[in-house]
Amino acid sequence: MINITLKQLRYFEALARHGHFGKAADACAISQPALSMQIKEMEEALGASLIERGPRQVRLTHFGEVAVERARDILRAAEELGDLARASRDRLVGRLRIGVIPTIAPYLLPRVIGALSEKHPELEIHVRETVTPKLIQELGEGKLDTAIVALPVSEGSLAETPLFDETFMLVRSASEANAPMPSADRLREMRLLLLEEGHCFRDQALSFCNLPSGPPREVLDASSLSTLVQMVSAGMGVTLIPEMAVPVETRSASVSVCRFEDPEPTRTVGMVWRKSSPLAGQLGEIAEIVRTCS
Amino acid sequence: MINITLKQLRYFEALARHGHFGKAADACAISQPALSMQIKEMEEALGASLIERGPRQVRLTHFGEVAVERARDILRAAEELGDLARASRDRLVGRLRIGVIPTIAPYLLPRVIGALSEKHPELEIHVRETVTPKLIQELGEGKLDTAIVALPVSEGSLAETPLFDETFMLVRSASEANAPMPSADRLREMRLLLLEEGHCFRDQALSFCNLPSGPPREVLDASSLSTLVQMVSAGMGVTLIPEMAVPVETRSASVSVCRFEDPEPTRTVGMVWRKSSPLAGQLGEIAEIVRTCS
DNA sequence: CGCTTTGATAGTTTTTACTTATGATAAACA
DNA sequence: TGTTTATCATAAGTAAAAACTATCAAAGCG
Repeated sequence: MINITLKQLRYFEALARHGHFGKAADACAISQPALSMQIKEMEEALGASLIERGPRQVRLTHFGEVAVERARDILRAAEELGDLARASRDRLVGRLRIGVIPTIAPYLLPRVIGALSEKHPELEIHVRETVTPKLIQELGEGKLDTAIVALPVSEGSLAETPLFDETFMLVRSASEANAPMPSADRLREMRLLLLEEGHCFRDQALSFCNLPSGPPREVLDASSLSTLVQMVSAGMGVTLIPEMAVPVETRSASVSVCRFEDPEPTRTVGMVWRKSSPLAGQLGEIAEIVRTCS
Repeated sequence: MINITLKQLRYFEALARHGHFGKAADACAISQPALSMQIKEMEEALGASLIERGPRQVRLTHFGEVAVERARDILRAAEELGDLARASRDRLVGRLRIGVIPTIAPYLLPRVIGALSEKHPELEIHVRETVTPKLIQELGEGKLDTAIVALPVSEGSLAETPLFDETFMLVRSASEANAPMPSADRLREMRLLLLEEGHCFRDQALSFCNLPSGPPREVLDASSLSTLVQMVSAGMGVTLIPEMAVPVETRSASVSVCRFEDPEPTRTVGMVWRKSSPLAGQLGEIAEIVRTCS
């Protein structure tokens, strides 16, 4: 293994450029003997002479000429590494892998991605949409940088910050539009359509109705809010959806949407990331961007 | 200017490869704390974190992943510089710029170049053919690595080694083939054809005849031995040529060649180079090759 | 809970790199 | 031809960097 140093390459490059030990040493802000010695050590390390020490002149050997080009390449590459580092700390650069739960993704992401890529044009955004436990796991494995989920997550290794609260709305068939608002308790007796097992939103809805979560009940479980609304529209029952989903999901369905009375059911949506993540600082900024567009 | 070291790059690369401080340190044959510290210093120098120090695991940051590739590039380039150095010292590599005087070049070079490129196939040979003073000047300016000229040169800064002695032969018209050999003194009264001013061989011939060198005499001056012989063949006079030139130059000319009586006129041909040349060692070897094929 | 693994920290020693002072040599000059 | 000047090498001492050993702290695991 060759044992030269970048410092030696720098000195050598300066020497090649100035053709003069003293001037090169000045340029490197060191004394002339220091430069002489480093050059000599470099020659020893390489086992070949770089310069021809003629009286009154410093001339590169043939190998020296080849070497100085190589040296410049290497120094340039090192500088570029520095540039890269600077770029990576000044702004978010490269890849941001963000996970989002399915009951938020379709409604929030379009705006978030727009805002993010406007602010950080060089940021390459990868989105993963799946249920909270999977997101948390992938976060832990380093496959994701951050995730947007319902809080709390309560993982010691993860940091979390709230983004916004969202209310759950009741969706029932259009014919019931003017019926009185059922209480949480009355909901239990209605045919409540829910998302399939695994979605946190299912548990949150059940919890609001004081129903135990767990094995599927006698109702049909859907895999998306969109499906749920279509099922309601077909008169199969009622359901809850987050407020944010209302504009998108009820646009083309003959359903009525109404707000619960106080206390309204809500959940807090937030962002989580590994406390140890080096992006920690910048993720706070990203959370802020998400907040402003939600 | 970025202030990292190749050592740090090596350590970092090992860390990235092993994903483990202890193992990486072993691989680098240093202690674990030493590696930890160098990595930390590298991160400080770059102003960006390279690894995410999670408990129980070492994971590269996004920047770290980019950086390790860069690091590998840089390390590879440094190794290549070492390879290059090794190649350049084990054998003659690259360019050998050799100067030869015109009265030797055509007769010696074919064999020398053949032998040289057989022994050092990667050697790129450049030949410069001109008169001694020009060769010496270009040698001093570093435009040539070595030159083959008539000794002595007596330049303090140049090393010289004899290659061989060569005898001068008399060339006269074929009709004089059986005439008695003229003495050096008699030559003065004959029509002696010579090379033009500047060729050392001209001076050597004049010196043999005890004639002053200097301004052209009433004779025609030729620019090559070949021309001289053709002039002799045309009956314009006599001339001297080096023994080595005889086979080539008299093959297709109706002239007679004869050897002088003792003391025969001779000159010593040798090789010269800058004492300070880093090729000095190898030039001795080259001189040896030239000797064996002359 | 203790035990083990793993990386960070502290204190010390060794090595490396730099500085100033001086020497040597050849070119430049008178 | 001696003297000066320019230029790089060498030497000796000092400052800085990098290494080691020992120890600590935190996290995973039985």
